[in-house]
Amino acid sequence: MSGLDRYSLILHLFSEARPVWSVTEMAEASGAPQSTAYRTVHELVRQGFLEPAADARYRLGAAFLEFDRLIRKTDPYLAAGTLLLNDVIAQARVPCLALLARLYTDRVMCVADCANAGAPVSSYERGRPMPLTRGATSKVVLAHLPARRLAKVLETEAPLADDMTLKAELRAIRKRGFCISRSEIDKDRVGIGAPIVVPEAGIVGSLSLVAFVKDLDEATERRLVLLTVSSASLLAESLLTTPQPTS
Amino acid sequence: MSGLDRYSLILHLFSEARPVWSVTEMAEASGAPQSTAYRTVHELVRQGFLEPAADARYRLGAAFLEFDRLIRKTDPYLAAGTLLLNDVIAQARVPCLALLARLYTDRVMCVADCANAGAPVSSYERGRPMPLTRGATSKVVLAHLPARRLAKVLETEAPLADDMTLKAELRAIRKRGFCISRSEIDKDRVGIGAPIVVPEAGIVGSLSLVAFVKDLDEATERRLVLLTVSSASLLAESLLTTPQPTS
DNA sequence: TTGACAATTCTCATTTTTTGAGAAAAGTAG
DNA sequence: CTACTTTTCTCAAAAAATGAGAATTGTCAA
Repeated sequence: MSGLDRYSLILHLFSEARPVWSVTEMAEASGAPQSTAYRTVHELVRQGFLEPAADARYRLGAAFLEFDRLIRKTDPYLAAGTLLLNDVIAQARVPCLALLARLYTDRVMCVADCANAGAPVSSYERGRPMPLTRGATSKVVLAHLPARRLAKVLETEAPLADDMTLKAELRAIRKRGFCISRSEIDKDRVGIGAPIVVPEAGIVGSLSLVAFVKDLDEATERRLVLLTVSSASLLAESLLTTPQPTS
Repeated sequence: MSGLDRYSLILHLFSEARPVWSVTEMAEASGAPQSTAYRTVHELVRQGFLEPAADARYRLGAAFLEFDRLIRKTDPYLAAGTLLLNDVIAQARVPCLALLARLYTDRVMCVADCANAGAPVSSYERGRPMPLTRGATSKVVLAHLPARRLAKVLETEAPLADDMTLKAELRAIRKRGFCISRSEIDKDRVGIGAPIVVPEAGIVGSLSLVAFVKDLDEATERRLVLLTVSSASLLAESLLTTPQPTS
């Protein structure tokens, strides 16, 4: 094992199911001897990536809160997007969840979320990677990727059942300018996604709404599509005029 | 340079003032040659700690969002505390900001924040380290630290003007069970802090309110102190009864 | 206090990785 | 295609990680 991987391996042991680890457990799980594990953990603690918890165990440390805050504070996409999500759910006038997502190397990641009263409970929230090829949020992102980049992103995915179907679907989405998915991830939910593409800022992302099928008659759906699409392009434009140096 | 420090050094170049860096800039700033810098950045990108941005520059990556989410999801202190903060500001009935903080090794860090309408604008928010020896939030934490741990924490601080004064103050706070600070960090603000101490979970933290001096007559202040103290002990108790294995 | 007992750090010869200058390659814009 | 920038690659020398066990520190209960 070498370089960063050594540390990354340890950090990735921590999960929802198992958020605290003793050094002995980490040593076993990572296949390293105790003394090495102690040394590695010590370094991670010194840098704030791990933190001693009770009973000689460790949990993830404060460094992640700090870096996360830094991202929240410095990313114009996030700053503008977070404000926008509030407006969007206020104007939706049906129970729904608004998500801001973005392509990070090879995954579509949710970077902000906002819900109004009665919104569908969802596991999608800031910091969750989205399924790459399912749901409006992701598809609308894939649809607006240059061919070369798309191919690279899809490499990481398990070979697709029908690559051509997806390609055609993405072409259709690009043409229409938005994507609607029905019960594609969660049953009885509709996802409406619109692209946010700002090459100048190196950003390809999406803004999407998740609502209940039962709340959407045809007129409402049309209204929400319009809301989503116009909000997304509003955000894209505002990023163009934002004084960059930044992400 | 060795081990984690090499990576940590690069990551800590990223700041509010300068959130994107080219490899050449990182090389210069860290004193490493280009080829080394490229290698290091490559590793950080591979693990998601950095992310290519426009113009051959880099920004902080998605890994921080993911680990931050993991912490939010798995830390019972945070989970219970975040809910509680909502109740607290609702019951405050004056414009104010509620903060949940915790001692992380050698810093008091804000881990959750919640504001009601008209609340003081503050730079304190999730992910911000608090000044160690000023303000109710921090003092109330220090006051409830075992002597040995306190000494260790204060080591990192620049030598204090008057160590004895602080010690006496902390003794007084411990006796009273809460701390009020007036215009100690921001002018015309009052901070009210109450300790949250759960040795079984390895947690020493605080719950605090920040309000405007002008909004607080004597009765209101007494009410808010009571609210803060009782909410804090409620949280401490709920953590005792929570099924641990966790932080 | 004192004595278990567990957790953590230290030591050091050996093995493995990192380093860095320059060359080569890949990517981009004109 | 061409010039340019960015990025990766190469390899011998230098530096750091490794790991078994010893030494130390910390904890808790009598």
